[in-house]
Amino acid sequence: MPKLPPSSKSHPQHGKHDHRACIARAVAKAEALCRDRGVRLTELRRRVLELVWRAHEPIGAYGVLELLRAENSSAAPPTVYRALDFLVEQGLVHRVESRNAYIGCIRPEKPHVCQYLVCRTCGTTAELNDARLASAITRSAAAAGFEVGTQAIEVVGLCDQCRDTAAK
Amino acid sequence: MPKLPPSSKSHPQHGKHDHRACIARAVAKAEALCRDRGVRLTELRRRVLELVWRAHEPIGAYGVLELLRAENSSAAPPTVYRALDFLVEQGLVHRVESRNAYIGCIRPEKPHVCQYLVCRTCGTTAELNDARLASAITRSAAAAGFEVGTQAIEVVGLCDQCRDTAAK
DNA sequence: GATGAAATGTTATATTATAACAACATCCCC
DNA sequence: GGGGATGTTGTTATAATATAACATTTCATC
Repeated sequence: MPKLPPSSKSHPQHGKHDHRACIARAVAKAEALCRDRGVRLTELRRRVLELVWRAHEPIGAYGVLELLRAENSSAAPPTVYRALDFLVEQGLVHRVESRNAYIGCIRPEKPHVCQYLVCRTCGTTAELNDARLASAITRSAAAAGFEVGTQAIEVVGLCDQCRDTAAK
Repeated sequence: MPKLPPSSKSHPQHGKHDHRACIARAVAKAEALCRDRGVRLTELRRRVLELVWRAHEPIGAYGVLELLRAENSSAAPPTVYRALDFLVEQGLVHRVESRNAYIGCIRPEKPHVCQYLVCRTCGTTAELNDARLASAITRSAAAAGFEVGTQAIEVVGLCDQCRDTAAK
């Protein structure tokens, strides 16, 4: 498993955008969703969600822990893992298995399959929204007797930039 | 991440089949491929490949290590990881990221995308071969500037049997 | 047989994740 | 508001997964 290099560029696929607004929107959505569902978006959970969004590319549990500690709290690993587990359960965050990391979900309102392309060299993560891909997955899964909930698939490959570099 | 329970049923998707022949075939293919490619399928690597196939469902590196040690050798983790890395590089084995485990590839001859459905409850892994899914992935990836090599995607869900159990 | 490259052995340690239990908070019922 | 059930967080310890670093051996080739 390749190491995630220290994140130099953030959120490469989306170019410039108002990142603060982006985080705020995600948190607002989360608050509304949790209220509707009768689950508690506690202070800690909200903070962890913000930190994941702030990274804006896959961030590991221990990365979140570091950020938390920088802020103030004397959090320990279970604290972070529990918060992340909650966020994943609620579909607010996806776990990127191939990087042992987490990323905010841009569309947490209902169960769906998120699609990520992860560069095996630089860790850049692009989110796809290919309806045909989604339906192919659902169809295939159903045919095999599987039920897919809010889940993420990851395709590891080589991004544009790393391919160019490698080609030199 | 759910724990992989001790494997009670093996290879649930294929029912009965001649497992020994199945392993032998995989090893024979691997030998031919490695010869063609001018890479060395050493005794250790061949043995690890066999062990992965013998498990016939995702097996962790430390699981392989245990089997190796049971056989004879005083192998250490790096030994196993290196062998697995080699096998993954050659496309003979896929890493199932969501389980930190490895499974033999049934079609190592050329680069492709393997598709796995992994049950989040019991760890059962079904291999798909949906051409439409494969082409949707390739197309989507290309549109995003990604190049996909021999890679595996995983869709985590709930298998038939576990859904029935949960429904009770 | 000497040599360089590749593979493996060996020891130590890094990274990721969870178990187990204590303490505290919140909610609901009365 | 007390009191108990439930859920959340704190805390300590440890399990599970993975790799770094360097020594040694093996192998193909000359």
